[in-house]
Amino acid sequence: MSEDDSGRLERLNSMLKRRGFLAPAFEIHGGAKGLYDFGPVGGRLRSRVIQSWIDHWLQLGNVVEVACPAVTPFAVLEASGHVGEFSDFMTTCKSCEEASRADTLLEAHHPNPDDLNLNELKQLLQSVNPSCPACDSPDWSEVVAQNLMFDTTIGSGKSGRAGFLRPETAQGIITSFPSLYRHFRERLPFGAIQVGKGYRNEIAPRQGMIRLREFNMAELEYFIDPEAEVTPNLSRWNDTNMAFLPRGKDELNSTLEQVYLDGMIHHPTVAQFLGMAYEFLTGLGINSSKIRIRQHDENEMAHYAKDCWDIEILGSYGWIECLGVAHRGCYDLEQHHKATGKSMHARREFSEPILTTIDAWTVNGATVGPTFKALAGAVKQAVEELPKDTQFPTNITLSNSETVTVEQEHVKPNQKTIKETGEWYIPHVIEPSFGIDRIIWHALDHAYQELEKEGENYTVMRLDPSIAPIDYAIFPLFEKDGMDNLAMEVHQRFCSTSGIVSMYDGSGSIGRRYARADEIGVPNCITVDHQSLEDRTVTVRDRDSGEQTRVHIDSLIS
RNA sequence: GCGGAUAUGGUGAAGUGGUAUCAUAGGAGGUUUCCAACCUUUUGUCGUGGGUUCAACUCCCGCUAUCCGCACCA
Repeated sequence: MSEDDSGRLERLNSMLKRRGFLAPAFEIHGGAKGLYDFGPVGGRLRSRVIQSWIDHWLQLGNVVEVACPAVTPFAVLEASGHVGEFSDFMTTCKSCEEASRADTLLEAHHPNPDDLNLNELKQLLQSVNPSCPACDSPDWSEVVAQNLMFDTTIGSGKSGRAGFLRPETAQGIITSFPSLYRHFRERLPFGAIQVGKGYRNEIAPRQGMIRLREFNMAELEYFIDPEAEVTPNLSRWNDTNMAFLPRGKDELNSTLEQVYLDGMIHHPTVAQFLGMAYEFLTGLGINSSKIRIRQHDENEMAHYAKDCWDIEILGSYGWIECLGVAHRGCYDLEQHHKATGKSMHARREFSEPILTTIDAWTVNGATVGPTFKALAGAVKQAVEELPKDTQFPTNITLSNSETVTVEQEHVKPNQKTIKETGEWYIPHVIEPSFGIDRIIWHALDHAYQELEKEGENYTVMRLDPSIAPIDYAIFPLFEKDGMDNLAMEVHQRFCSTSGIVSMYDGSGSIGRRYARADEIGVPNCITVDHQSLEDRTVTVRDRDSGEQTRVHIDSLIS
C-alpha cells in the first residue's frame, strides 16, 4: 500500500465517521474490538443493500425468505461440526497465567498435534509437560476447548442448556429442511435465504469492517438433487469477461460459461450462482475491474465443503473475500440426520417403476427360529442370497463366519415381484454466502472519490442510486420569501412516498449544501428558487455531472 | 496472542508539570440570484483506571481501543 493510499484510507475512515456512515460501537465506553455501528446515514445504506440482496435472489422464483435465531443450542452446532472444527484447545500456565494453544506446545513431540482430540492432547501434555514459552515453568492447567464461537447458557440455573451464538446463518435453514420440503410440495430444487447477524469470537479482529466479531451475513441454502440434470443458462453473462483464479492455475479472463465448459467449475448451479453474485456486486456499484473469482485450495476449504469459489474484491485492504459459493454436498443434512434420527431425505420418483423379480429361497420361520435361535436372522440373510438351484441340505457360512447346515425343512421357495417407484436420497446444498459488511465497505471504498474543484479538495461518494442512503436533498435557495415553505412541502411529499428518503437542508450557502450532499452520495439535489414561487418548477442537479434541469414539482413524484 | 507505533473538540492537527491552541465542521443571526464565499455570535476536547506530586493532558504503571508487521482465521 503506497503512502497516498493509506492517506486516502484515513481520510475515508474519518469522513465515514464524521458523516454518520460507520463508527466504532459503544465508543463513549472506550469501544470494543470488532464491533461497529452503522450510523444515521450508514443504517439506511445497510438496509438498502440487504433489500437489494433479497430482491436479487427472490428472482429465482423457488426461493423463500426465513429468519432463524442467533442463539443456537449446543447440539445443533455439534452436529454441524462447528464445535469440533471451530475450536482451539487452550491451556494456561499456572505460574504466569499465559494462555497457550496445547497443540502448539506439543509440536515438537507429535507429527500433527492438530489432529489430536481433547483426551489425547491432555495425556500428551501431561507426559511431555513442556515449559511455558513465556516463563519456562512446566505447570499447566486442564486443557479446555476454546471455541471461536461465542458461548452462552440458554436458560438459567440447573435447567440452563449450553448454547452458542451462531457462527453462520446456514444451520438454521438447514435444520428447517423438513418444513421447507413440505412448503415446496416436496419438489427440488428450492432454496431459502436468510439475512442476519453472525458471531465469531475472533482472536484478532482487524482492518475496520473487514473482520468483525458480530457481522451481517446473507446466505442462500439451495437444495438440489445431485443426480438431476441441470442446464443453466450461463450465456446471459457471455458479454462479461470475469477474472478467475482456478485452483493451481494462473489468473485468466474469460466468460463464466467458458470456465464452466472447461470443467473448472464442477457444478452448473455453482456457476450460475457465481454469475448472479457477480451481477449483484456490480449492481451495487462495485467496480467490476476489482472483482475476481477464486477457487479454494483443497486444504483451504471449510470442513463441510466439497468445492468452493470466493468472490474477492480489491479495495484499500487488498483483495478481500466478500462472498463464497460453496458446494456443501450432503454433509450438513446427513450430520443432522445422524444426530437426530429425523429424516432429511427427499424422494426421487423413477421415470418408470423398477420391477425386481425374486425367484430364490427364503427361510421357513416356523422351523428356522427354534433351530437356529439367535442366528436365525443371519441364516435368513444368507439363505436369501443362495441361487435358485441350490440343493438342500447345504452348508452355508454366515456373516459372523460361523458355518451351519441348512435342511430342506428350513427353507421355502421365494417368488415375488417388488415394485419400486422411486428412492430416497439426501439432497445436496449449494450455498452462496455473503459478507454484507465487507461488501458495503467496498461499495463505499469504490464510490469514494477525492477530486479537486477550483483548487480545493472535494469529496464525492458516487454511490449507486439503488443503495444511496438519501435519494433527494431539498434546498431552498434562501430560507425566506416562501422558498423555505415550498422546499419543505417538496421534502414532505418525498418523505411520505414509500421507499424514498429525502433530506431538507437550509443552512449555509447553496454551494456548501451541494458539497455536503455530494459527500454522502445523494444522487439528486433539488433547489427551490424565486422562479419556483411563480411556476412551481425546481432545478434538479445530478451529483456526478453537476448538470441541472428544471422540472415541475408534480413531475418529481409519480 | 507476540512485537512496534499511537490515543488532545464531530473531524484533522499543535502544545505544556500550574486545567490548552489552531484549522475545519456544527448551531443561531446577517448577507449573497445555484456549487465548501463573507461577517457576527455560539457549542464542544486532553481514551480509561491507578501511582508520583502542593498540582498530571504532560512523568510512571495497568487496562481499553486504533494502526502496522507476525501468528491465527471464513
